[in-house]
Amino acid sequence: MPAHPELDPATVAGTVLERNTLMLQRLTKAKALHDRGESAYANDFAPTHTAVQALQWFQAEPTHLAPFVALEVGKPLDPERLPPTGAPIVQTARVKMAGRAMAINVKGKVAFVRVQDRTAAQVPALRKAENLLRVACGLPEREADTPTFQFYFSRDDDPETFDRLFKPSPDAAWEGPLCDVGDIIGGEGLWFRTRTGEQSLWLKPFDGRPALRVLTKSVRPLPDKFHGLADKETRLRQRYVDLVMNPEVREIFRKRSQVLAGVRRFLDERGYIEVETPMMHALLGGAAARPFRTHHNALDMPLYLRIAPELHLKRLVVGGIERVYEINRNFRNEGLSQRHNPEFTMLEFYRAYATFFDLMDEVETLIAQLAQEVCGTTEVVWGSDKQGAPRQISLAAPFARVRIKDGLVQWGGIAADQVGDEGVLRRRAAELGVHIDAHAPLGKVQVELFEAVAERHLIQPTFVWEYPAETSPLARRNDADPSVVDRFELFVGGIEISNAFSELNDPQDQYLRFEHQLSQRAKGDEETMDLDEDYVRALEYGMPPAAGCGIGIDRLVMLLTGAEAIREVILFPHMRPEATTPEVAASDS
RNA sequence: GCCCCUUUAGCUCAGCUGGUAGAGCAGCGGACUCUUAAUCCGUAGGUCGAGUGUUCGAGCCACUCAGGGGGCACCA
Repeated sequence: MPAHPELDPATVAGTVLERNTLMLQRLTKAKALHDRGESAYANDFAPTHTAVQALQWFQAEPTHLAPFVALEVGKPLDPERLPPTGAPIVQTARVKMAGRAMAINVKGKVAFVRVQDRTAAQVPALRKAENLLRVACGLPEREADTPTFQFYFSRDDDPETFDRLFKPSPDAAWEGPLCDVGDIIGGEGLWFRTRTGEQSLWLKPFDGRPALRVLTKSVRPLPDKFHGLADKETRLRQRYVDLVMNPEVREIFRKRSQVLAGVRRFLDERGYIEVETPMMHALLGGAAARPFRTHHNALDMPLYLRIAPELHLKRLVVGGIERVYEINRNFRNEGLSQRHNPEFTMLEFYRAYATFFDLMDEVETLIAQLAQEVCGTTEVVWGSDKQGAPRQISLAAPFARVRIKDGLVQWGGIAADQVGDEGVLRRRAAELGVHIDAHAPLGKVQVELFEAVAERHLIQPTFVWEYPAETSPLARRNDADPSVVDRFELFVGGIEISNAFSELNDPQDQYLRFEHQLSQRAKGDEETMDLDEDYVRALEYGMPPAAGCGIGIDRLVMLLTGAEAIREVILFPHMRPEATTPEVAASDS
């Protein structure tokens, strides 16, 4: 066996890898395992069952609900080893289970180890389900919150392994307790239920194999098992620790995965094709936002990380992909908040021969269906009202539909015949302390005032529509009123989830609107689009009438998981770089 | 970019009006053959985010910087 590799403490001093006393102890234990010829990083153990599978087995048979003693299938009863409890004996099969040791409780010559595996997040629900059964059978309810499964290890069954892993022995260096909380362990044995009723794996040495093995030595101690990981910074910077300590966080990301799968299934079934368009753009377009800039060395040209995929997707509609979608990241160089991350995941889909009204129907169907799939209901709880009471949101279709102008009247205190009077709107904004840029055109004034007065009322899902043309350079004008465009935004819980419109496919109008953007930029607007001549050329070939929609996936996942901050639904949210030493921090400035 | 709060042992947190560092858990040693935040006894563990200043004396006061949180601005 090759020598156990060891880092020179001097090379890691002053870095995050610097060793404290606890880590040095564990590193010594890892070396002790190695010196015994057992790898501290073994990969030759294949578990046969998960915690959830184990609990399902216990639940399946009424005789497994009360304490019982295990006897291996096919083995004769050993009268010498009968349990003193008088508990019934059940024949069970050999099982191998593995996971992370989350608590070790050595009590004399028995040890209990709580193990957490990949199914941890589903374990409490299963325990609760069992409690219903127990009540029906007249048995007492059991604690259901723990996400772990228990290993039971009696010294009598394998004294050598027991002592090595759990018993101190001052004679030899680290022949003592080699197993720590945090280690990845694998155990083999029989399922049984302890005298106190806990579902457990009774560890046994089969065919000369040790009953329990340390598969991966954890040399860095986990947070306090009772208080857990409370520090928000560590939770987000070291998401791996967060996921270990908080299985419910894993559940959020399992649901996120379900949302993405559900969206794809929904669109695929309707004949949409998923595509991937460039993330690096030479021109800025598709949304109004400040970009991240980068540089291509070989071509010596500036590039932007995309702020939206819209213009590329509509080129594909021109090319005949009449139903098309993309789920991917957008990048916007803006502040961080509870609702904003610089990179976020956006679904955009485009459908030829459809209007924005058709997309309202499609979006409400999609969201209601996702809620049903992911939450099992369309009635979700998200955020809280002013009194702090949880807010009920119904995602059942159909959703409410409100015009911008109606909102100004209903919530803004504007008379119905004055919603087009810029002076009135600006005075009202000033009264409310809402800042609106002095150069903003009427349409922008209407939208800004609307958002200031109405958004907080849009708790239940609401499509807001009849947006003014000035703020929507890519949307189709309304046939009856050319001052507005056929566009909606969907608000839920007071935040914007979706933005959609009937697409502008008149190349002349599109060119003029791009030119208008350039004139706005000349006036100092920092969030204008570039004039994309190739996109206008594409429209000149003819884009079928179409409507397109964008949905913020992160925010949708927030709604469906109850998360109130976008960081909770992004595995690695953007943070400042970690300053490990004062020197590093100083050299950055 | 602005304002407020925050940073103490591996983790969670105390620390009074400025007087020289505390607890629980984890660790290490001991007892314990059905525990589940096990219990009991013993023991060890600290550059109080970094720096400067005030002071006889700073975890505590002042200033600067950094990280984190919240809010504002920005984000159609």
